Amino acid sequence: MAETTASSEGLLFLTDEQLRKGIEAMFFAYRGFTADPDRILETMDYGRAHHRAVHFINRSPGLTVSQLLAILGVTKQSLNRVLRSLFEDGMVEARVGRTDKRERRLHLTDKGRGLERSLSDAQRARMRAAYRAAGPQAVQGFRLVLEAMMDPEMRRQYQGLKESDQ
Amino acid sequence: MAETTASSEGLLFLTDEQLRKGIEAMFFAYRGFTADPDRILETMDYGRAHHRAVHFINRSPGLTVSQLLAILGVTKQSLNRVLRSLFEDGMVEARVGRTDKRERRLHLTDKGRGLERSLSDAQRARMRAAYRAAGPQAVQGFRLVLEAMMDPEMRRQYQGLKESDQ
DNA sequence: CTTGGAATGTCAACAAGGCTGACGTAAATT
DNA sequence: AATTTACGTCAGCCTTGTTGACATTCCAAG
Repeated sequence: MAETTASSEGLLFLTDEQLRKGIEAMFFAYRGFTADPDRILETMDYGRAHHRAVHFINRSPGLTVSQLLAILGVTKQSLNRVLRSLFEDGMVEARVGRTDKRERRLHLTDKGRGLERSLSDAQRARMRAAYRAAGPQAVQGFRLVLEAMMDPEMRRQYQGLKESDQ
Repeated sequence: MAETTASSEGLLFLTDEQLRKGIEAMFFAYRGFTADPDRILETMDYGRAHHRAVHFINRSPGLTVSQLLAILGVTKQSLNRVLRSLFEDGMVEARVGRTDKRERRLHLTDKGRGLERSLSDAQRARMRAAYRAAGPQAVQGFRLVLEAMMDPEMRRQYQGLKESDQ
């Protein structure tokens, strides 16, 4: 199972056609990936940007605005618009940093956790179905390829999250 | 290697934490996935929407506007804005359908093929590096999970392309 | 203690790229 | 002849991204 003749079949997975299929798979799969939460979001007045913010605040409670900025890779003006509406709706609250009072530590409220849960339930359901259909071996490969595809900075963010929250 | 005790470890890859990591991997990887072509596109006056159009026209030369519409999943008004600029810049040309003269069959010009190549070279380079780093076994898993994640309609599009062009 | 810089918010203006709705035209179909 | 299909287009709206400029608060270093 692990033994493929490296000489004959070894590089066939690197043909342009194989790569192209991978590119298209990413494109179509990402559409599915966002479809379920998108449907929920549009019933409220929210978009994907809100989802991302809520996701990462839930993931790392107490993170600062600039940390979130770095994760999301957008400008502060853009993020601020999103955060403002989340504050107004009572989804997120900002607590002044204890040591550094300039910082605003972001936390979900109960209501915000409710939103996060409904969004991530929907997204996880699809992910779970896909994982189950593909099997554990495939899932490992999936993660490996995705990690290799990230920019180094993003990979650090990704792996940082891995450690911080378990 | 293929033998895991299905009772004890068999479902550990379906925990919420594992699913969450998969979700974040998709998010961060997609950023990397689009980063290289995005850099090229912004030097011209193009965006991702142009890239997608050019990609699929190259992939299936002679496809009609409505076929492209179905693949991209956007409105005709939105696609038209993009196509118009590609026509004006001489990247894409539309040929009236032979059997059905209402159809406009889309083709890349030489110039358009040049653009497509530069974009897909950049994107494939990253994909190739990721594939190589992860190995053929992982690539197979990657593709399996992504396919399972697609909406059924999208999967049909994806697999339709698979056959049409080899 | 002052000063520079970091963390944050905010206002204004703009662009890409989605969307809906409405309307027009030519060609195919019934 | 009437209807449907494929496509284009005008107008207007929204989200989410961008730049630039400016204010505040506070930490840290000289």
